[in-house]
Amino acid sequence: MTLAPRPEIRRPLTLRDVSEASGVSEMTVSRVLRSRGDVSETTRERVLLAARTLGYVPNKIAGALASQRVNLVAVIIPSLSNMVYPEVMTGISQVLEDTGLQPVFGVTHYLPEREESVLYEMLSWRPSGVILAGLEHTDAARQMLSNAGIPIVEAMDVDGVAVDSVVGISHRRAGLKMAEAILAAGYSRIGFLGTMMPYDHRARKRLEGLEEGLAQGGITLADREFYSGGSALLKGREMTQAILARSPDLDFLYYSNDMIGAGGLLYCLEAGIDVPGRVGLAGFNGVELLDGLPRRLATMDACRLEIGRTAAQIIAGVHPSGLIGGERIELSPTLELGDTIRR
Amino acid sequence: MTLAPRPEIRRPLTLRDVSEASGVSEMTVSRVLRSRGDVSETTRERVLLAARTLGYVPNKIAGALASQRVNLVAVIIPSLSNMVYPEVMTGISQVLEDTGLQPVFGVTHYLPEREESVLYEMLSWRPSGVILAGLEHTDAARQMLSNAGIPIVEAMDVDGVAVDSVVGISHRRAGLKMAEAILAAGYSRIGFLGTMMPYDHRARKRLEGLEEGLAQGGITLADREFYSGGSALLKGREMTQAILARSPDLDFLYYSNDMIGAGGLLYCLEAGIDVPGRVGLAGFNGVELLDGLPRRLATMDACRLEIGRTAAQIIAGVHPSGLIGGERIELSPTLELGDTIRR
DNA sequence: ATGAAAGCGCTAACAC
DNA sequence: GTGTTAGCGCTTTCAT
Repeated sequence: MTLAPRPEIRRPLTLRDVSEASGVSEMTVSRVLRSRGDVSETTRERVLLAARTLGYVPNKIAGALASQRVNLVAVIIPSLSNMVYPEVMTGISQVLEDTGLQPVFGVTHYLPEREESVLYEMLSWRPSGVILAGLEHTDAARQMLSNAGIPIVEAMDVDGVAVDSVVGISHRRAGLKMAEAILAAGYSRIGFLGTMMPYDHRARKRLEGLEEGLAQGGITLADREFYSGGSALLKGREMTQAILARSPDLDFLYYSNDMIGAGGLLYCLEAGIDVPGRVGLAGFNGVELLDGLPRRLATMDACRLEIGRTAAQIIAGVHPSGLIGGERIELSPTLELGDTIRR
Repeated sequence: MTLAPRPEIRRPLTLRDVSEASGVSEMTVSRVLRSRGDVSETTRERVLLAARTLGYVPNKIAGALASQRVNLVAVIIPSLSNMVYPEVMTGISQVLEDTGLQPVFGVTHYLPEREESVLYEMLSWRPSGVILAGLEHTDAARQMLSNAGIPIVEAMDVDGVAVDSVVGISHRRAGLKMAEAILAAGYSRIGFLGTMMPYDHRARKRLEGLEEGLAQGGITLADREFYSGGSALLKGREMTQAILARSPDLDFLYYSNDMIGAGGLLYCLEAGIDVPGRVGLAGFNGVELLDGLPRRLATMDACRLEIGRTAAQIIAGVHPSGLIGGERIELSPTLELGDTIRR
């Protein structure tokens, strides 16, 4: 460890500094730096030169307070390790890039109270809009959202009541659709494998949809297995081994996400289990990872990128629908049978 | 699509509203809400009640301007899809949580100009510190960093000159160490597989370290293969097939990350190639995913969580070293031979 | 323990 | 095309 001198703490530069250095009024300097209003080319160049040589960085805090405008969009997601949310974030970033708005991300770790506090923290910066995952929030959070006076988009899930706008898929219907595909392929002893997270409402709704769909075929779920923490791929292997040991007559396994599904697939292949003849498999999300697996896991695309893009369009007020609030946009996930469901 | 009425846009509440509702001066209300200074229990409760019933959310913009203090830490990372950075972010969040500081994340997509603009944007919010990845920046970015007058931590890599503090591993040394392990295991025809990204300096340094280490054993790299975009797992398969077709005599493949390494491993296993007898494999990062693979890929832990935690400690001024700036902390990645290097 | 006044650095609105 | 004035909603400082 070296003891290099810490950079000297100078007073940060202000508009006034640029104004004095360039001999132009603060107001005109401000106009140049925001490219707003008419400024002669001469003054403009003088100002920019001064700003650049001084190394001036505008103070958005003061600017935001004065203009009552903040170019920030609060984006609140459950987790970063899920692979699902980074893609939603990418969609949001893509659209906002062209609008002068900037996303700011907060993570809740699937905890409602944490969502509430992150939301509070973010609202206190007076963002131009909020995008958050799901429709389930604490009462206080819901109240903050309704009172915020800015566009709110609840993303990912449409099964429930929205505060303002909502963009997503119906996870219930996704589960139902999967049940139909499973039954159509002739499977009848179905097991479900998922996360233990009580607040993963979307996984829960998929399970409910699945059971509803199976019930329509006169079938009930034969077994289920849950996990928490650790490497999802490894957990997928372990859970699959466990559930098959416990219920050897299962002929289909529905996983709450592709990662554990991939683990299950690898396990079955190694154990010499005939997939999809003896056992069928399906996951959920349509993650890119599946492309590299020995066999294509059946899955359902969660429309992550599209959801992110649409949410951002609504916040930015550039959604093709032209509507400005209270939108409900339901996307349709496509079922990909892959190589793990009998045809 | 329904046409629900958008929530009415009211003037956001201010301290004055709480003051009037509670009959307490703005100043005292402010003190209560920040729990600063002495306030009688009676007034305190009256204020809190009023604030809660109104649903008041403080305006941090005004607060920050007045107090000249912002509890934000700018965190600038290259990518979200890399799996590496989310873990660094987690480490940062863990530590900052206890300090009243809040991370704000920006993504550069490995583009220096984008890093510069994200940095500019973030500095204009006057954060309390900056954490960014790597030591390579544009001149303008470097100047902004030195002029910012706040603690700066460059994370991930220590091979170079830092602006202020630096926390990370030596990727050059990591490559070197891997070369030694490869040679010690008796491999001699080595191939490198990596990303095409010109700005992935850490992968580049690992490659340089590898070549240096091989040179010490009198060996030069036999072949190399690069990719960009797409599913890393799939690319790993494809590249492995391609490089082995082109250079069938290769007996070791060093991958610039675990994801493509995992793809390579899956390919070799399916192709019936004896690993690690006929061909040895190694990746880099020590990602959790490897735990679920059929065989344990050799890798090197990049100390991601620890790097994040340490960086945050420096920014928060709570690092055990007690130093306040200009720190240089080099962590030592551990080599895990797994099952893909001969012993 | 509480309040009054000043001002943080910028921009809206208006003059010139 | 450019300058002046008056705040934005808080917190600092100083009185009481």
